[in-house]
Amino acid sequence: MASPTSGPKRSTIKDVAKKAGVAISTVSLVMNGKGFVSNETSTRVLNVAKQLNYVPRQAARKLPMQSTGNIGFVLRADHFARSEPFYTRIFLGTEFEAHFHGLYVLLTTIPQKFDASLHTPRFLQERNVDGVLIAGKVDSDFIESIAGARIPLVLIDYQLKDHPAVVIDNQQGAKLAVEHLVSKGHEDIAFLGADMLHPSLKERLEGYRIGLNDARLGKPSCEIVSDQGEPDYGTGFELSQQIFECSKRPTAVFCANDSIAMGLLDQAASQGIRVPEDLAVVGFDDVAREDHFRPSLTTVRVYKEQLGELAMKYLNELMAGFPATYPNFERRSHIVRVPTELIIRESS
Amino acid sequence: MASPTSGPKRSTIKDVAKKAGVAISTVSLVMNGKGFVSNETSTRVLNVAKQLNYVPRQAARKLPMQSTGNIGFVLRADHFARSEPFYTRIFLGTEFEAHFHGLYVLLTTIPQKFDASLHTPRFLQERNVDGVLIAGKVDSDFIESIAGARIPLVLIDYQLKDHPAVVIDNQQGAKLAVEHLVSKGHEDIAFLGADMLHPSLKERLEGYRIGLNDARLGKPSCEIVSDQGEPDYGTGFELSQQIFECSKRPTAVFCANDSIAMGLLDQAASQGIRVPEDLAVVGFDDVAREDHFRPSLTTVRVYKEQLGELAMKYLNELMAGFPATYPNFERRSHIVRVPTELIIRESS
DNA sequence: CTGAAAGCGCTTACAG
DNA sequence: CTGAAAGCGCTTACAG
Repeated sequence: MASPTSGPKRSTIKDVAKKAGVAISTVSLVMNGKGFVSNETSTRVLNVAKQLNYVPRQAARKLPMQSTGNIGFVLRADHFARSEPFYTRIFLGTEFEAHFHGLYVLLTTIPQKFDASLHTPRFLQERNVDGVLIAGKVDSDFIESIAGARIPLVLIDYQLKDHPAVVIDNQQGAKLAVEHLVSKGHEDIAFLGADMLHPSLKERLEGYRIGLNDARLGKPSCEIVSDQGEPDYGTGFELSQQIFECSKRPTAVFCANDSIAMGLLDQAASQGIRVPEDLAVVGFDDVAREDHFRPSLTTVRVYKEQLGELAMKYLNELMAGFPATYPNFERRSHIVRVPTELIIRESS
Repeated sequence: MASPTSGPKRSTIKDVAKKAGVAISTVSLVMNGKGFVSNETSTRVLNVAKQLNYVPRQAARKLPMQSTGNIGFVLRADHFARSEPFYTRIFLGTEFEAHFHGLYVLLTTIPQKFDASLHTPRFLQERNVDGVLIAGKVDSDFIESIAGARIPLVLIDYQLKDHPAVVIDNQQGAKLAVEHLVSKGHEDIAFLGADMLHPSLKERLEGYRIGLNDARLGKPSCEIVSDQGEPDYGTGFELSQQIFECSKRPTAVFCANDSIAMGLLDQAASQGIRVPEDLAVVGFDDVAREDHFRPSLTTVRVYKEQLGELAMKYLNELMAGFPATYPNFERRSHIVRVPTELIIRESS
C-alpha cells in the first residue's frame, strides 16, 4: 500500500542518478547549478529529472546544509487581528519575496507583553529558522532575545537601537501632507496623534513640524500629542474632542494615521462640522476602506507590500553575510527608508 | 556566557548521550517518550538534556520520520487582505492548535483564479507539508489538485463534494437571527445577499426561510438574492437600494453577512431611514469594527479561532489515519459544524 | 568534468 | 530495559 502523501512513490536523487547513468553527486551539482558539469551530462540529468518528476526534498537538503530554509515572521497578535490590512499586506510582500528565494515564511504572533519563558516562539527554541522578520512595535525584550541568540533579524515599520530595519519615510510623508494643506490655503494646521513614543509616529510629527516651518507658518493653535493609548479609531474619536475645544479652531488637521483620522472624521460629523468645508483632514497609511458615508480620506500612502519585500531582501543579505545596494531607496547605515505618496481625496 | 544558538556549538543527541553515558538511541527514546526506559535512566537523560540545553533539530528528525512537520494554510490573497479580520482569526486558531501538536503552519495565498501551472504553492511541489488547510472559497481546481496528490486536507468555511470540512452552522445562526426579529414583533423580514452560490451563504438563506416558516410568516415582501459579486460592503450598499424600491418596505432585513449589512446601514442612512426605528438590521459573522456613527450591528457571532482549531485537530487525525470524536459539535460524515451565537446590539 | 565516500542529526527495527 | 547499526535524502570536500 502506497504511503499517504506519495502516490506510487516519489523519486529521489538515486532514481535520477541511476536512470541518467551518473553519480548522485553529479545530479546534486546539476540541480543546484554548482560546479562544472558538461553541458551534455547536465541536460541529460535535467531531462531525466523532469521525466521522473523529481523535486529535491527540503528536509534532506537542509540537514547537510545546516540551514532550515525557514524564516520567522513575528508580529503582535493584536496587530495581526487588526481590522485594517496593514500588517497582512506587509506579510504578503514578505511571502512573495521569500518565495523567490526559495524560503518559507513561518508566521507567528506574540502577545503585547512578551515573557520569554512563556511566549518564545517554538521556531526559536527548535532553531528552526535562519532569520527573523519582526513587524511593528513589539516588546524590546523579544527583539533583544533574538539578537542575543545571534539570529539575523530585520525590523519592519519599527526601530530599536541599531537593529537593521526597513521603515516608512514618515518624515517625507508628513511633509507631503503639510505641503498639500498649505497649498490649499490652510494656515492653521493642527496635529492629532496617540502612542507618540512610537518612532514612526514621532517621525511623522517631526515631518509635520518641518513642513510648518518650511511654509513659515507660526505655531498652530492646537497640537494633540498623546503618548498613551493605541493609535486607533477609538482613540482618535476621543482625542479629537480636544480639537474642538482649542482656543481657536484649526482649519485643517494632520493625523498620525488613518485610524485616528477616521475617529476624527466621526467626531467632527457628530458635532456637525463639515469636512472638508469647515475642517480639512489628512491621514497616513492609506488603509481606510470603502465607505459611502464619510468623506473619503486624503492620506499618505504607504507601500506595504514593498516594505515586506525589501525587508525580506535585506534579511537575505544578512543571512548570506554580504551587503547589497538599494538603488531606489535611501539607506542610511542599517536603515532602509521607503518613500510614500500623497493620495488626495475628498477630506481636504 | 555561551548563547544557546551559536555559542561554542549547539548540543546534539550525541553530546547528551555521551554525557549521560548512554547510547543515542536511548536519548531518542527518552526525548520522545517512546519504548521502555527505566525511570532512573530516563531522568538522568532528561537532566543532562536540560543542562546542555538540548533541543532536537527538526530537520534531522523529519528525515528519518519521512514527514515534514509542516502544514500548509491556503487562502485567497483577496480574502487575506480583506479589511475584516475574519480569515486572520481563523489562522490564529490554526496556529494555536498546530503549536500544540508541534507542527508549523505555512501560510500561502493563491489568486482567485487558480492556474496549476502558475500558482501551485511551492510547499506542494516540494512536498514540504504533511497536510493542507484551505480557508474560504477557493478555486475547485486547486482543491482537487491537493486531493489528487493524496495530501490530507480540510476545508474551512467552505464545502466541496465530500472533502472534509469544518464549517459554521449557518442554518442554525440564520434561524437565531430570524427568531430574534420575530420576537421583536417583525412580520415582514427581508433577506439581502450576494454571491449566493457560496454554500455557506446558501445555508444562511435556507435557515432564514426555515425561520420564517417556523414563525408561520408568509412570503416577505422582498428577498434580494444575487448570485453575483462579492458579499462585501460595496455590494451591500448597491443591492440594498432594491429594498427601498420593493412594493412594500420590510420592517427588518437579515443580511448574508456583516459587510453587506454595513452597506445596507449606510444606504439606509443616506435615504434618511432610521435604524432600528424604521428598519431593523441583523448581520452575520461579527466582524464589524468599532464605530461611533452607525448603530452597532446585531449579528450572528462566528467563533473564528475555534473554526481554525477544530480544522487543525481534524487534519491531524487525517494525517494520523484515525478518526476522533467532537463531543460538543455536530459531526455528520465528513463535516464538522460549529455553532454560532446571536449578539444583540443597537441595529435591531 | 565526474565518482566514491563521509557526514548532517536523528529514528527505528533488531539484537541482546 | 538498552546498545549497535542501518538508513532517511541530500551536499560537499576529496580524489581522480
